[in-house]
This record gives sequence, structure tokens and C-alpha cells, in this order.
Amino acid sequence: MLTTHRKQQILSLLKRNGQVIAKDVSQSMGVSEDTIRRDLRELAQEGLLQRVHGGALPSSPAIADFAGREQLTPDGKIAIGRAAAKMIQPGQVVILDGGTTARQVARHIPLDLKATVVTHSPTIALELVNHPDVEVILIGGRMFKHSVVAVGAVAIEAIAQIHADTYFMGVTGIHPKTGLTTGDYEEAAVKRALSHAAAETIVLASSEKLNAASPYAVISLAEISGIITEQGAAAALTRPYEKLKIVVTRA
Amino acid sequence: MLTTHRKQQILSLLKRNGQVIAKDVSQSMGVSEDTIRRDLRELAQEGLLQRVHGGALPSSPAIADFAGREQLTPDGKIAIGRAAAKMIQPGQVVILDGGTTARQVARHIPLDLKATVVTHSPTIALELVNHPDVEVILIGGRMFKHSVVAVGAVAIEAIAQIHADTYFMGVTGIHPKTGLTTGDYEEAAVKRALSHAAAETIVLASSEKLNAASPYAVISLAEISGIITEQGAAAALTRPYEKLKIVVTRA
DNA sequence: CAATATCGTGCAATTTCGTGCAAGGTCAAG
DNA sequence: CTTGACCTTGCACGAAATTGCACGATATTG
Repeated sequence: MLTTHRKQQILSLLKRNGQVIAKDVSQSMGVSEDTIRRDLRELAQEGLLQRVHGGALPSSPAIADFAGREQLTPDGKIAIGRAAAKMIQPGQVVILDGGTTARQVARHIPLDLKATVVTHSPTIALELVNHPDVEVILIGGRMFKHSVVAVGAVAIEAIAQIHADTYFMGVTGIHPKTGLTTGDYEEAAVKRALSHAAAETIVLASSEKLNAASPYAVISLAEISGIITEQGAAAALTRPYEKLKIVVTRA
Repeated sequence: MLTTHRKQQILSLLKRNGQVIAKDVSQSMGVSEDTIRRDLRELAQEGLLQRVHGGALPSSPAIADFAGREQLTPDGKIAIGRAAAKMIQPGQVVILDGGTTARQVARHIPLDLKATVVTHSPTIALELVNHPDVEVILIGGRMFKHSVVAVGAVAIEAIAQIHADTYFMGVTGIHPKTGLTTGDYEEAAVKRALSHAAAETIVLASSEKLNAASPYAVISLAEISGIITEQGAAAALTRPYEKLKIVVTRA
């Protein structure tokens, strides 16, 4: 990883998120916190950012235009994303769903990780453009605007050609009885296809999704191998899944 | 291996990846790191790249950084985009290329226009999410990060299924002799396929593209029916195309 | 005020850089 | 064909940059 490149990335992160946290950056870039701190110090020296305890803020408040939007992402989802990204091993082929949680996964993929990411979400694809070592495969099809993902027969066909290691699935409901559900019929079909295209399916479920159900079934709980949820999720909420030998990770 | 050839390769790598690492390049080209370092030093001397510890970065960040490029959209491109968007009739199926100019087209499509837009650019697809009456068809494939578009065999296959009315094509060069050209081999193939999938191809060419040529041919001038360029483009620059019965629009 | 997290600095290990030099190759004049 | 000037390349070696760790200082939080 090039030092200069890393500094650029830090500035880019800063611009996008309105803030950077030393620890997060060090993890996502695969270097020690010391190095990041040094970078931050030097960038602050050049007046490109403002150093604060724990990380850095933009030097001029005017730049922080995106900040407001990003702060709407709850910490829980960010933590889930970070935990999921950590599971990706070098060389693997993973499928990333659409949705805000999956976006956090993309955002936490280390910049130096060599891997292939398959996605039907243009948002996710764009998120990964700056990862030089991540090959991105975009699934095409008819755009379903509500979720901003490609759906339809063409998408299903394209997915059928893929054999991935892991699928990180976002859902709107996960329930011991009804299994995994989502709010759109077409999208459910695509999620089903994605799940079948991967050896392992891991569900990203912030706590409000646990024990909730939506109109359209995706797959049954028997077909998933893991759930990543928030640190604070009540044990009672996850016990039913643990009984089914599903690995529940608290991020 | 010819020195000049090697330097070209380095610049090409730089453009593709946004960075080069001396060690990687030396390994992939089978020469010592010393040689690569010498090359990098000389290229930096010529101002073709920016030397950094461990490798090199593009001399002007704008060349490789897609985000950077769009920040300075010149008025001409905006006008071209507006003019192109005006050509889209209700009910039509149009193909929008990637690139900054095409993005301006998307941005100027009226919110109440009922139409279908086919694109291989995630950026364009996102741009149209808020148009309730525009159906968006996303072409999938391998992401070519430099241009942020889908390319490859899968993309070509998907395009072959489409029959559109108009294709608004962006190029890096249009020349009376060499026709339409662009800077990447794969991308040229995709543009060719898109052109064949549309009844009409209209080229979006800001004035600096006129009478310029890039390494890879897309199609000949005989296959296009219109060019949209800037208001201020010199008449001498467009006359060759008008003689070929190509409709030149000044936006 | 105490526990914890973060910071800054010194230091050692590693990587990368620049330079001098010798080996080999090209090319043109003799 | 030979010779010599010139260029390119790889290697050696000291210099400089980068990075991670240890440790004490400082800031934050409850």
C-alpha cells in the first residue's frame, strides 16, 4: 500500500463521511493505528484536515456536506458491516446484496484485499471503484428503483452463472417460523437466486429485523449458515437461530 | 522488452489502476526494480506521473480519479447533455453511455418523461433512480474501473438482446479518417455492441474530441447519424462530418 | 477520581531509493 | 569486419523513508 495513496484515501473518506476514526481507518487499510496517526498528523500539518482526539475532521466545515446523510446510518449497521467485511478472505468470491447494511460492508472492505465482489447494486459497485484489488462483477437487469438493485429474468439468468463463496444478504425480516422475508416479490426472487449461487449465505440483520416478517419469502432458515447482528441484540431474540445451528455473530 | 514500450505500459497501468507499485511492475514485466525506478524517475521528469515512495501516482489526479473528473464539468458538456436529453421522445428506448457527458444527459431528462434507458454505467443508473417514469435497464458485466462501466463478454451478450431507438455515445476521439475511437480496447467493443443495438447512434463530442483520435476504433463514421457538439465549435471542425450527411447539432 | 482509550516519541526492523560500476548490446564510422 | 562511443540493464551498498511496537503521557468517560 502506497503511503501517498493511503493519505488520499483518508482525505476521500473524510470528504465522504465528514469524519474519520483512526481505529476504523487502520483496520480497513490493514496498517497499524500508529501509521494512521502519523498520516493524520502530517495531513493536519499540511492543513488538509483538522486533528481531533480519536480521528480527524475536515479542515473547513464547508466540505462536510455529505456528513449529515451518513450520520443517519446507525452505529449498529456500521458495526455489522465491519464484522462482515472482516469475514472476507483474500481470493474469495463474495456476493454483496443491495441496501444500506451491505453498503457498510463494502465500505469496510480493506483497501488492499484481493477479492471478487459480485453485486446487483450499482451503489455497491460504485462504492468499490476505489479498491484497486477488488474485481467487481455487476449483475444487470431491470432496475428496481425502491431498493436500487437490478432484478428480473435477466438478473436471475446472470446470477445462475456465478458460483461464489459467500453471499451477504440483507433482509427486511428474519423469523423462526417464516424464515427470511422481504418486501418485494421480484427482489425476493433475486435474493433466492443469489443465495443459491453461493456456497454460504450470511444474513445481515440489525436488531429491528430479528423476529420480523415481510410479505414475500426468500428462503428458509435451513439454507443460511450465519447471521450477523448488533452487539446489543437480546439473547432471547437470537436463541431460536442458535438452536438451528446457525452461527450468530454479534458485531 | 523495449524501453519505450515498457514506459507506455507503465503509463497504461497507471491510468487503469490509478497507481503503480514499483515492485509489482518489475515482477510483471520481468525486469529489475532498478530499471522500473529509473523509468519512473524519467517519466516523472517528463511530468507524466508523480513519483511517490514505493511507486507512482498520476500526475494530475483528475486523469485517473473519476470523482475528480466530474467536479469540473465544463459548460459545454452540460449544454450537450441538455440538447441530447431534449431529443428523447416519450416512449422511446434509448441507450446512455458512461462518462461525464452522458451523465449530463441523464441529469437533463425531464422528471415526467416516460421512457426506457439502457445503460452499462452504474453512475447513470443511479442518476435516474429519481425519475419515476423512466424504466432503467442495467447492463451487467465486469466493472472497468477507470470508466466505471460494465464491460466484457457478459455485457456484450446482454446488449445483444436489446433493440433501442437511439444510442447516445461518448467517445474520446472523433476524426474524419479514423472514425470514432476510445482509449480502452474492451470499452470500444462494448460501445460497438451498443451502437449495433440501436437504430440510431448519436455521438456526444465536446469540442476537444473533434478531430482527435485514440488507440482503439469503435465504429466508422458511416454508422452514426448525428453529432452533438458545443456551440463554439469551429465550423471547419465539423464540416467533414456534415459532408457525410451526419447531422451536426450545436448545443 | 478511576478506568479506559488515545496520543506522542524513541527505537529497531524492513523496505525502498539513489548512485556508482561493470557486463552486455547496438550502431555507425573506419 | 573491427573498433569505440553510447545506451541499457542488473547488482552492490550506503542513505533515507516507512512501519510496527513499547512505554509513558494525556485526554475522555462514567
